[in-house]
Amino acid sequence: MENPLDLAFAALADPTRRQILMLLLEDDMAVTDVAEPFEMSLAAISKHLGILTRAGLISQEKRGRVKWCKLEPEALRDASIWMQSFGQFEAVNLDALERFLEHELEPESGSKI
Amino acid sequence: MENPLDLAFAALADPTRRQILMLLLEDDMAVTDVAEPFEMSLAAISKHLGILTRAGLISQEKRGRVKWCKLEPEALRDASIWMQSFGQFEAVNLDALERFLEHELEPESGSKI
DNA sequence: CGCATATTCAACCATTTGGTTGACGATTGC
DNA sequence: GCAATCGTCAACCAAATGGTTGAATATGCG
Repeated sequence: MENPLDLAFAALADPTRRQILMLLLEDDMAVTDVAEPFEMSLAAISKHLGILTRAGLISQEKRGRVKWCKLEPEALRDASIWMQSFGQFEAVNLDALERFLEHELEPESGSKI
Repeated sequence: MENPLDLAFAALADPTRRQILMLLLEDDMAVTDVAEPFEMSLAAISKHLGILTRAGLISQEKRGRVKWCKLEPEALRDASIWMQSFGQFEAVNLDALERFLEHELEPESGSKI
C-alpha cells in the first residue's frame, strides 16, 4: 500500500480519522487539542495524524513545541475524481448533502461517524 | 468496522478491488471472468467480491451455477457526499477527470491502479 | 448417472492495523 | 536551572487483512 489512492482511501476508512478531519475543517489545531475529544491515548492520535499526513490529507507544521495540523483537501481530489468515473454523479444533490451532514455531525449520534 | 462509510472506504482502499470495480464498469461479469485477469486464486477474488458486496459497491445474483456481479454505484454516493463536505469541489474539472482516467486505465501502466 | 464447471468454505499463514504503556527529546515559563 | 508541557518512539499485544490450499456444494451437460 503506497499508491496515493490506496493511502487516501485507507486513511478515510477509519472513523477516528474521519472525525479528526472534521475537527480540522473548523480550524487548524495542535495535536493535543485534536486528541482531546477522543478517549484514546495521545500516542494513538499521533499515529492517526501520521497516517493522515502520509496520505496527504493533512499537513503538520511544528512551531515551537506545538505541532499544528492543517487540512489539505487537495488529496481528496484524486480519490473523488476516481469515484467520478462511476458516472453516477449528476450535479450533487445539495439537499441530500445537508441531510447527510446534519445526521453525521450531530453530537449525540451513537454511531461514530 | 460496520459503519457503511467505513465499509465503502475500506473496500476502495485495495487496488485489486478498485480494478474489479473498473472491470464491472464495462459490463456485469461472472466471478470466474472477474478473476481471469488477476494472478491470484479464485478464492481470493471471491473474498474480494464479498467485501465489495458487504460494502454495497456491487451486488451478486446467482443464475444457474453462475454468480453475476453488478456494479452498484449508489453506495459510492455517501462516500462521495462525505468528501463533498470538505468543500474543495467546485464543478468537477472534466479535463482533469479525462486526463486522470486516461492515465489510470492504460493497460501497460505498471502501477496497479 | 457421472463428470466437468462455478463458486464457496475452512483451515492455515504472514503481515498490517489500531491500540496500549513507559521512556525519551524539545521547548517553554517560573 | 528545573519543572511542566508537547509530542514521538519503541516495544508489545490482539485482532483484522489478504493471501494460500484442499475439500465441499451446486448446477449443467452428454
